[in-house]
Amino acid sequence: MTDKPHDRTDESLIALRRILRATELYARDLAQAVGVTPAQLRVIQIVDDKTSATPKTLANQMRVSQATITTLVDKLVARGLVKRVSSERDRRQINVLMTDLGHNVLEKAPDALQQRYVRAFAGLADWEQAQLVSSLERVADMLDAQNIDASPVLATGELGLGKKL
Amino acid sequence: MTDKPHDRTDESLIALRRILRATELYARDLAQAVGVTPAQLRVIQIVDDKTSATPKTLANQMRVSQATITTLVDKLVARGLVKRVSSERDRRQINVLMTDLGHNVLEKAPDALQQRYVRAFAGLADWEQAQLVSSLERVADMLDAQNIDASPVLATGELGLGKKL
DNA sequence: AAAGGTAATTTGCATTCCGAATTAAAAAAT
DNA sequence: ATTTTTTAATTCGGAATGCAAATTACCTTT
Repeated sequence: MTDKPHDRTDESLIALRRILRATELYARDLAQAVGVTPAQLRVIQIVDDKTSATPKTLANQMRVSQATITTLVDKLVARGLVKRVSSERDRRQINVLMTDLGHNVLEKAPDALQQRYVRAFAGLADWEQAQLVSSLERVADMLDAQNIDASPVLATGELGLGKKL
Repeated sequence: MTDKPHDRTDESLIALRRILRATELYARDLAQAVGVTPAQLRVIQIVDDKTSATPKTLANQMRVSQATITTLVDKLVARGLVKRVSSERDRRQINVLMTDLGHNVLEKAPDALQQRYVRAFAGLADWEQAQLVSSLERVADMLDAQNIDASPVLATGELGLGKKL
């Protein structure tokens, strides 16, 4: 630590990786608490957030293939957490909806990140919060910048196009 | 969006998730470029970083079981990227080392996060860098805080204890 | 020397993921 | 109107990740 200057770039990367790892671990714990796998949890979080989603949409948001979504939804259906309803307008489409059971399960286990993070964040002074947000957004912009094509959907939602460059 | 204040907590969470997602995608692309899977890439990154690592250490760092490490190392050995050398001091232990081929492969594809991030970071003003580091570290601390047991090793290394709470 | 602990592996199994082929339905083209 | 093309979802086969439990080999304690 004294021989190597350990510059700011390194420090920021280390912090970033700490964030990534912590988040990953939380996601795992949470999924386990809910009784589903992390991938399955992502599915029901998205479905719940949008009240309904097609496999196509889910595949885009999660950046996995439709085939993968099919198997994930299969499992969730088997567990009674979601149900499939075919669309009226376009009978090729299937809408995935939460069941009552699914809702209950999700409500008991709110978003891991939120849960832990929110409390700490709320305890910060106003100017600290502002600084944090601006820094995080700057980092996010920096990372996004170079792969516009791969930034279609995130967190809270909003479906992108998945355009190839 | 107007009815809900969309407070700073939300904004920071969204930015965080953007960071997480971007990173995940980079890791995937990078691994593919190197010709290994993401999990395999993590292994050789750690091994390369420390010049040698036991399966036990790897399991702790990656937070997976030793059994999983065994299969990952098997694949990497099969591809000629790493080799196993049993320890002299304790013959139960095995040291995983990079091969020359492994080094070459890794050198051609430096860390994804670095690659993209470093350039942008370097372009920031000094005070911006400082602020960013401090903000990131604060976030990391906030996330780590509540699960001390699960923050043994991160990014650049340093092995923790994995103590159960 | 016996008992207990530790490091790595093997075995068997579930999950996630994909590409390619398939089925069904809608849209476009002729 | 009918053929062709595209799109949505699924099925199939296969690879990778991951674990728990059992196993083997080797320390460490007693």
